[in-house]
Amino acid sequence: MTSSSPIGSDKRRHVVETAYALFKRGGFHATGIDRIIAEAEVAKMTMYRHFPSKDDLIVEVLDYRARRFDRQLDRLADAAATPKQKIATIFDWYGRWFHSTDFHGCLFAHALAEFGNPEHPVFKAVAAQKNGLRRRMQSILEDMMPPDRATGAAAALLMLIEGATLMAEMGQGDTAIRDARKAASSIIAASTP
Amino acid sequence: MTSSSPIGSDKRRHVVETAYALFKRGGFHATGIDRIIAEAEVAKMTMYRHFPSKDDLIVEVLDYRARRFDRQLDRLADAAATPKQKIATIFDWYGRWFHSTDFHGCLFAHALAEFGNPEHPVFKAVAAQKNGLRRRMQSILEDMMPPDRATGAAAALLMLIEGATLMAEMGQGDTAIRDARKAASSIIAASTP
DNA sequence: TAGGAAAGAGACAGACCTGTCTCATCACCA
DNA sequence: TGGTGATGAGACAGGTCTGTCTCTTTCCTA
Repeated sequence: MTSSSPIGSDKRRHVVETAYALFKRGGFHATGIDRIIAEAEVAKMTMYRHFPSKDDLIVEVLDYRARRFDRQLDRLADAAATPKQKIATIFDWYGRWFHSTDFHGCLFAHALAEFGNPEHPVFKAVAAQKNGLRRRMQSILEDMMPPDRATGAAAALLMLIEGATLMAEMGQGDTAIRDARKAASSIIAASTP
Repeated sequence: MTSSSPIGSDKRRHVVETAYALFKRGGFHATGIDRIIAEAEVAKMTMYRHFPSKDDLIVEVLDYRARRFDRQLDRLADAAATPKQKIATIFDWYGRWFHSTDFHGCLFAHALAEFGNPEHPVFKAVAAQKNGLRRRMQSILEDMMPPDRATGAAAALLMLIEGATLMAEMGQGDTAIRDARKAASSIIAASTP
């Protein structure tokens, strides 16, 4: 079996992580397979044995990133007491992310830009991640406001976050996260009975 | 001279418009020069005489799009009476855009995804467009609220709009523009004395 | 009507792309 | 110790990419 071999799994994971770093910096189409295997110090056939095509690798990279993101937000939410604090930890996460070295914007948004066809697996992976984040915020907001209001508020918060990420990509992350936080407060206040 | 010849100008504009349509659908790296000149029914040398490189063409396409966008918003703003109505016309424009056939998301956001280097001319063209829209909204908001509040509110509105555009790209344009509008009202209400 | 600029047509170079194939090597396990 | 599966290394095919070059044709204008 493939997944039972620890060496095989390590290689696979290493390729995914290397590809992630390269896609993040250079984009998907502009980053070639040759570049990825050179950086990962892996033979081309090793890569193609794990991933039948470049598109499969891209989807795997996105899934890998989405899982890591969810795990981090889960942990932050567990440490927060109130719904308001849980929402705040999400904005905290983004604020820290914007400051991190090697921040290059949202990989999912970039993937959407390069793979706009709704039938493409990459497109579906992006939609899944964004809807997941929206659902996460919606379920938190439902503890603070009526469900029908939570739906709209969660959508608004997601839009703010996505917009803030775009601003951060242009070097305006500090003011963006601050203004987004303030706006989120106004939106939540307006929906809280 | 180049610009004095009506035919020369027409060809140039035709290439830009064709490239715009193709970049919008297929992305920048994935759309080749050969494809553009075939679609525009123009000789390769004609294109390269007008645009020294593909990057130059991309910048020209972005500028062309930005100018058209500004012209349309100018006209809508002129027809609106109050600041609140002027802001509403911007959301109106986006709502209509989301419904338009051949909507493929924001070309500038896509360009940012593919050209993340801040020194690159494409990056600068994107930043110019986004800052232009932010300034436009800020100057409108300054007629409704103190200047320091208008700055943050304009940034928040821009983020909502960018986020809504992303959602529209994933087929959720209707609810996105509705929720964004509601959120914008809350933000403005919270900043209005 | 003659001169000159713009455009068409297509070959071409050189690089890069994805994906396939072969053969040698290594590690582990029965 | 022999077998088995994962990997390494790199050639290779077939296509596409950007950008250059040459030669011909068209069209406008002085």
